[in-house]
Amino acid sequence: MHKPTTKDLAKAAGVSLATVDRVLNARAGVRPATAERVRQAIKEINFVRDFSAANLARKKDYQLVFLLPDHDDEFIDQIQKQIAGTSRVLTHERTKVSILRTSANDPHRVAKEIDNLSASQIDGVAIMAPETPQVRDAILRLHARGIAVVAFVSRQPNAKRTYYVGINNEAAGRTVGQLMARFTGQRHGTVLVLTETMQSRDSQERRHGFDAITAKYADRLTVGPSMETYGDPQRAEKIVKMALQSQPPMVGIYLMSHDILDIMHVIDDLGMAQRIVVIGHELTPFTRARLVDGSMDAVITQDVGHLVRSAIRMLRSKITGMDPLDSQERIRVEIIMRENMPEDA
Amino acid sequence: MHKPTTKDLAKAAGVSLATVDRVLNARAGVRPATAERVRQAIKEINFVRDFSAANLARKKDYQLVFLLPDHDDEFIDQIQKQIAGTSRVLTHERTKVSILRTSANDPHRVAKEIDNLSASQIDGVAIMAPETPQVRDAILRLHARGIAVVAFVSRQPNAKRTYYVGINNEAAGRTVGQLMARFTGQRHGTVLVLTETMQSRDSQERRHGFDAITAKYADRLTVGPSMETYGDPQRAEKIVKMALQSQPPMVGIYLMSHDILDIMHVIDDLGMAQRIVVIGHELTPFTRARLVDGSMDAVITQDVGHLVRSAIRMLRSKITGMDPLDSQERIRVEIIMRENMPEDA
DNA sequence: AAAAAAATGATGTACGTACCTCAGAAAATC
DNA sequence: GATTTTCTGAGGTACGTACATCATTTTTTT
Repeated sequence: MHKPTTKDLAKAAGVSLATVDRVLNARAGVRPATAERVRQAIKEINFVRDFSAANLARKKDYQLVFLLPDHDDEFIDQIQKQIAGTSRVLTHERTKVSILRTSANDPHRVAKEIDNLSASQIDGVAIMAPETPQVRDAILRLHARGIAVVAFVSRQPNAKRTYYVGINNEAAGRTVGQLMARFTGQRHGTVLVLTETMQSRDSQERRHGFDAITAKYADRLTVGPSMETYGDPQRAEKIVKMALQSQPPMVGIYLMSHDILDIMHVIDDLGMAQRIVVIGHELTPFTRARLVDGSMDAVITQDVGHLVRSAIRMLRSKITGMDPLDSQERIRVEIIMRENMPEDA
Repeated sequence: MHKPTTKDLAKAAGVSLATVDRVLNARAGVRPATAERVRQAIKEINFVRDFSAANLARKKDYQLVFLLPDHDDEFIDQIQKQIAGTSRVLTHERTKVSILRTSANDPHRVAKEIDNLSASQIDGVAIMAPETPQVRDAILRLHARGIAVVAFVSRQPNAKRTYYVGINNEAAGRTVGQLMARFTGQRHGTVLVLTETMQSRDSQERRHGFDAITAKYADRLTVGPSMETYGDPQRAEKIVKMALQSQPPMVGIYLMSHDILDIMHVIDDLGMAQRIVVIGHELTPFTRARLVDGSMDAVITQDVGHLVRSAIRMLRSKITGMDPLDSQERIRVEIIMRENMPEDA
């Protein structure tokens, strides 16, 4: 009636504990037929390895690494804080997490950094980096070395078998599109889409989703092309100022990447008076303040804490070979307005 | 450099392992001064008990119970499914969860059921029941017996020291209010608020939040009193039909409790043609279908999986005395539209 | 059939903690 | 100061698994 142990398993399979151990830990020296018998017995008695006991015996700590861009913004900041906050709990689970920053825009450096990782005693890596051939190959090398990898926040669709922890960006774009259409009421006008760069796949996916919805409202909403700031505040300012004078008048702005929020001050002067609907991404201290004062109307976000924990869980389950509770790992596209803003920092 | 163990702790405190054990497990027979020295050492060397090892040694399973109303609806159904789904993972964590259904509307029966629990070998209970004096007292009796308790989905603000796992219902109401105002564009008209009963604190809180926002739009939105269905479909139908003929015309409906969704068919006939904005609570197969076909515009929900896991984590941490990672336990007020609907069932 | 090789069993130690018993030390009581 | 009581220490076993060693059995090769 109790939970079956290795002993029960040995008895059920008609072998010794040593053999059970050999099969469970994929050690050499066991005939295929015998191994099969054990595997059969595992199913029959519904044996599940006690991982806490296993880890205890192994006296091993899992070494995980988050590879983050060295570009500093509030979102990355939140991720770092969450990782730090989570590590307290992880002590109980024999997991150590460290953070590595690297230049986001230099694929070769990122790839090199990843290669360095495989040299050290690392068990798993969460990589947040734009998708490039260099990065993709480096990830595949990690796989080859048996190091667990997940793509973090940025998808890596071309690196096969690399699980993605993050939101569905197309759905996020669709959601913004729908909110934009709804929040502008029945008004007619143009919508400005602003992003740091359209190079990234994330931006493209968001834009794609956004267009799919706004197209249905083409009779009253004119959506312009994605304007790129390239991280240049002056350029950004110029774009916004020009757009504010468009005809028909501007009714909405979609800030598609989280790292361009600093242009908000340009909008402030005119925007609030004109009731321009402003929607952006990621809930940060900055966007929180904007939601509260009404200069932004909604924020589409992903729960950073959940993001971090999910990445860690996925890595751990890849390492231990245990399959995760996938319903817990789905990252939701969250809509945050002033009214449903979570309380904490 | 490694994680300190009880042995290290003993050395640091200048006592034996046995004494350390006595202090850690609150066993009798240790002088206050000595105990204090140990506690001091715990802080100094930053000792944290290895709970997996501890649980292993204890060879104990935590017995948890969810007390749910026996009223059958999709929301309760989802909760049950999540509990079942979670239990697989819990096996690894020495936790067993069972479900107990009880009449929701009979406070005495609920209280009696709770009292029965304290008799059996139960370590923690998550209670979903309307707040009544009987239930409150029964909860306090659980506390007295050292059984961990959390209020689940329904708050129990008068049962002291009872942690609440669920959303902030006032914030939920505010969110609906804001969405209602936004989604109705600049249109003028009445808004119908429909609920099963206003008896429950949840309904009152939601209504309160809803009014706080819609009051700002009083120039164009006329919000009627909360209409109660008392679970009677015919009564519900009559209410809705009457409301649909109101002057000024109806522009929105707020379905305030999740258990009244069956009246949607009444709205269907007229609602969609009149572009009535319909907002309700809880994402279920039913509301999913409504969001997809457009007969509902938004759903305010709480992640049921998260709800269940959070309740379990809170109970476990109360039992073991370990404090939880509270940022993980905050239940968000989620806005779901067709565009950001999570994929799974 | 004998020898070599491969597979399996038996047994022990370890991980970090819980829990038990018994002996000895320290404190409180008389 | 002697006695009782209360603390403390020393040591062991257990939990479920990992990992190592060595003896023994079974299979394969010659």
